[in-house]
Amino acid sequence: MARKTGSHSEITGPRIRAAALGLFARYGYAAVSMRQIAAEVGVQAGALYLYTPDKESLLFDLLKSHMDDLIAAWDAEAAGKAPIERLEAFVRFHIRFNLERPDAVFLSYMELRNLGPENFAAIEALRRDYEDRLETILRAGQETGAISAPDTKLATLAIIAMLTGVNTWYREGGRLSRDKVGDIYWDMVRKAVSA
Amino acid sequence: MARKTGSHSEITGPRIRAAALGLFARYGYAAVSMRQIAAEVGVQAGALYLYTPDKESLLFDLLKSHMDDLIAAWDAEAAGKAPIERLEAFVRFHIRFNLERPDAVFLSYMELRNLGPENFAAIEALRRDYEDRLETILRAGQETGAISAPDTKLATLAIIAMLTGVNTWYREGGRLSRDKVGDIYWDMVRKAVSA
DNA sequence: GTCTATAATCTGATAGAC
DNA sequence: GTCTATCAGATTATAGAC
Repeated sequence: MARKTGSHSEITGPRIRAAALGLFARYGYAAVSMRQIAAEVGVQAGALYLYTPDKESLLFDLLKSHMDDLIAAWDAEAAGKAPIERLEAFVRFHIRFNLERPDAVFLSYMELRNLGPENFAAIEALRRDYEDRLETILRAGQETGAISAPDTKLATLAIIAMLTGVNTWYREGGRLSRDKVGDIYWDMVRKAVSA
Repeated sequence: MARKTGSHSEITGPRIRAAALGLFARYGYAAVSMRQIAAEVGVQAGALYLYTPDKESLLFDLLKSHMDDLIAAWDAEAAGKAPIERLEAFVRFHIRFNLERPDAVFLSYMELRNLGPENFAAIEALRRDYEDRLETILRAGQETGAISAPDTKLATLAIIAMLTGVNTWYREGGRLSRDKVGDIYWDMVRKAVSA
């Protein structure tokens, strides 16, 4: 039977991160107290410090994991694709991946300012890594003549901003399925950088 | 000569709003204390409550003013334009207007969750009003055949997300002038919804 | 209109019992 | 590994002097 106290290190750690992710996304990092996180997990505040040295490290772990997952998932997806197919794959991947983890995406855009300089730089570097993957696709397409963009760096940022924007309005069970949203955005992106 | 105390209601109010805008944008609404705002203005914390009933109202005033300014400025700009010119005008206007007030734009996207339900609904209604102005342009263009979008509502949201994204990377004195950024984004938007 | 002082509460983090 | 108790300081907002 369930014990009130005991050893749960393998499940408490993930539960703390899950609770922090949800609370930070809903109320904002600064507005959420360690006591609130502890209450959601069902432990006392002091117990959190067995799993994280401080509150900022908890935020950093969430943001770092998200960026690592994002890049690894895209690299796995791109590996099987011919270069010519990669732009469409990127559009559909980015929308799908982000819609599956709205809290983490929200945090990654909103709470960077709560990181210290080194942690901030680490996340920014990962974000640039991801952006570079899209820019590489656009440059390659421009060399074959399939793509025409007046500025590949700006096109990269414009496309990512446009795709990430889906998270601000998409609601499950709404007018459009995720696949249909992918179709519509792919149509707009394809035309935006067409030759 | 300057007095240490006295009557300054006409200048203290705007200075409080300006200080709050800058601090909220830099550190986040929840992370900024009324004492910090008061210190920046040069008054004591208690004096702030002569100008705002509470902290949330201060945030709401900033967001409401921004949305009112945005809509009024666009309506004034659109008034002199033929329908066929309005999409390009909108693209250039949105980029220019947002780059002129990055703090207010940042707040409008990041701190909505700190508003109570009624205040939140009021800002959301204004945001929809603004979006509707772009969607009206797209619909009109589609009727004349100048524009082709698979879904005008999604095209509206995609364009606004793409344009607002400029604020996240644009730096004064960088590689590109504001006008040049407007040129490049207009090229992409024009093609994205081209027939 | 601004000040000082204060109420009542919350904060992140630590120490030590079990 | 989790608990309780605690430190030292912060928080929003108000009361009343000037």
